[in-house]
Amino acid sequence: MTNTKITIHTDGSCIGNPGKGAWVAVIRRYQDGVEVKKSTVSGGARQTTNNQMEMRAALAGLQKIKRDERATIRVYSDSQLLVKGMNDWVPGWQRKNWRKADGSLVKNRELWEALIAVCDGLSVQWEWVRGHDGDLRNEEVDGLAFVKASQL
Amino acid sequence: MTNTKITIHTDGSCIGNPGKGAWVAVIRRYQDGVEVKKSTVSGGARQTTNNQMEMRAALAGLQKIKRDERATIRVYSDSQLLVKGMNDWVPGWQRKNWRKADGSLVKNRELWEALIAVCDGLSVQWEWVRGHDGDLRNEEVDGLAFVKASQL
RNA sequence: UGACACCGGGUCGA
DNA sequence: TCGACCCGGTGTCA
Repeated sequence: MTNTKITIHTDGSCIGNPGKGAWVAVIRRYQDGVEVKKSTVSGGARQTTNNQMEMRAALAGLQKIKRDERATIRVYSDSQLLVKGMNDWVPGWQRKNWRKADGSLVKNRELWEALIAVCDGLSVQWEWVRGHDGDLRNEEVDGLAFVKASQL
Repeated sequence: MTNTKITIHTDGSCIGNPGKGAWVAVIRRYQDGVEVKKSTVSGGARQTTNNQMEMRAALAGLQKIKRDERATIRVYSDSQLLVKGMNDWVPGWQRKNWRKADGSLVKNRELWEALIAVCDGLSVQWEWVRGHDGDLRNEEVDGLAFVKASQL
């Protein structure tokens, strides 16, 4: 009986905001505590926002997971918007037809709905990590995303 | 009829930041294009910041000007904080009760207010010069300030 | 009002 | 290469 865990470290970068942006997700698979696989996905857009890139990073990372994956998947992001959105706010938004307290519409609804959909059937936990605070996995994706955005 | 101009070259230095720091201002008076007087003021503090020293340099330089001086006074600094602060940002800060766009308070408010006060009644123009870029007057005060800070 | 993130500019240093 | 002191902005939410 092996114990499998999956981690996805994500980050987005956006030069200009709005401007040219990139996202990166690094997926790691651990078996009984040892890393047995690591893969990276990335992408970008000419005209986007920092928050869209943060969300796309997580979306793309989760899309790489097989649909019948049973292991727990931990997604790490420094975006409180993303983590609190998925952990705390989504139910309220769905209940109120994607309207915020002030009556205006939640932004990037398509991305939120795609994230909800891609989690279906998986065991996903969302974890916030403070940016630029010494977390090496976060620094890695942060650096990769910035370089990628610069090169667009 | 003589044409009088005054220039003040200022710089601050801070070893450690925060740490021990010094400031220097060199005041020159020109009559019909020829330098007729040059004076230097300086000072320091045991525990301060680079920006406080940049501001104190300008403050001390302007305090040496007689209150009824009619000539135009040009203050040269390599600190964009100081020059843009005085040229562009002060009106907005006063309007918003010394709060920045993000809601937090502007730092070193006492020094900003002292600078505003010392300019009252004088004709002061603030000029930014890029640091370490060959401007001899700037290099002079830069060197003096560093030596002075070292000796504190 | 608060929080997080994404950028830009300048200076001071180690 | 690294960090600290300072400012400007936008993207987003409670």
